[in-house]
Amino acid sequence: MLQQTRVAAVIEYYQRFLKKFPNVQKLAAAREASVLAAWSGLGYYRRARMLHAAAKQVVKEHNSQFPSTAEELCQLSGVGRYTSAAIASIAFNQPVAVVDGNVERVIQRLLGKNLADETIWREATNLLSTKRPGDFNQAMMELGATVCTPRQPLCLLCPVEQFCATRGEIKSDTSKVSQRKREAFYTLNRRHGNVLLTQRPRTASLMPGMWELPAVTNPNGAKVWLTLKHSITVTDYTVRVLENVALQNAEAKWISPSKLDRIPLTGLTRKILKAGRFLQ
DNA sequence: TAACCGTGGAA
DNA sequence: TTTCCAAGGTT
Repeated sequence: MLQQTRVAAVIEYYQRFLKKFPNVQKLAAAREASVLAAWSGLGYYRRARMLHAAAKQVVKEHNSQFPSTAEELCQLSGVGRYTSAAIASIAFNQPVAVVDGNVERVIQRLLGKNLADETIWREATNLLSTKRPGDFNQAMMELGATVCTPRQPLCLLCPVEQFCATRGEIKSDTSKVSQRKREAFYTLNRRHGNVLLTQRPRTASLMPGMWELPAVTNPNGAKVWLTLKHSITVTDYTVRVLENVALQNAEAKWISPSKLDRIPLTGLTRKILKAGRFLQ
């Protein structure tokens, strides 16, 4: 959950997820739709599918016991260089260093700029406390998150300021992809307290198989019930929600509000249904 | 290798 | 208001 996602955004999901899937066997035995529903709104849904697959791997290939070395953990789906080292060091006290966005920035500034990835990992490994690798790794990340911040780092508070080559020089920003702006229309159709939803194609690259309100291509004349802003990847949407627009050849299903929390909704759909009091 | 994948909050 | 970017991994 923490991959490219802030701790603050994760905590609530994490607690709810563990309540629903309290151990690796329960997660492995769950339906994918159920896992995605618990992930709904968190984004990067491939992580949920990968985690589900990894749970099955642990159950089948490791007798439901988590492997304890970074090398073995790295074989699990969705677990890469960072995540395997984080689990191995924090959960199993293995002497392996992590490099996340924070650590990368800290080391770049400490040693100077333009270090290759391999160099950063090597330096992180050199610095690592082999006695308390988990605490060291978390301290490095926390230093980057709270002191050695991307903009206006707090060098006066930095415990390693005297060793720093750059004293918080701004990290050279890479290519910036400007956000595109678009307008999108959806319709909120109610009948007997139910709401009409459609499923995104399973072959879609973006949020495959997730459920959302039916899109409206030709909104002329329809009354706008709600307008809101929503950003998805590189596009800033102005979303206008209409009411009871007749659908044309769209596969849609009437969903009862009581079932909504078991359906993988997109974050935007979740937002709209909350505004309409279909969801808490 | 670089593009792609969601969302929300801070600056 | 806009911009930036998070406890990255996969293809």
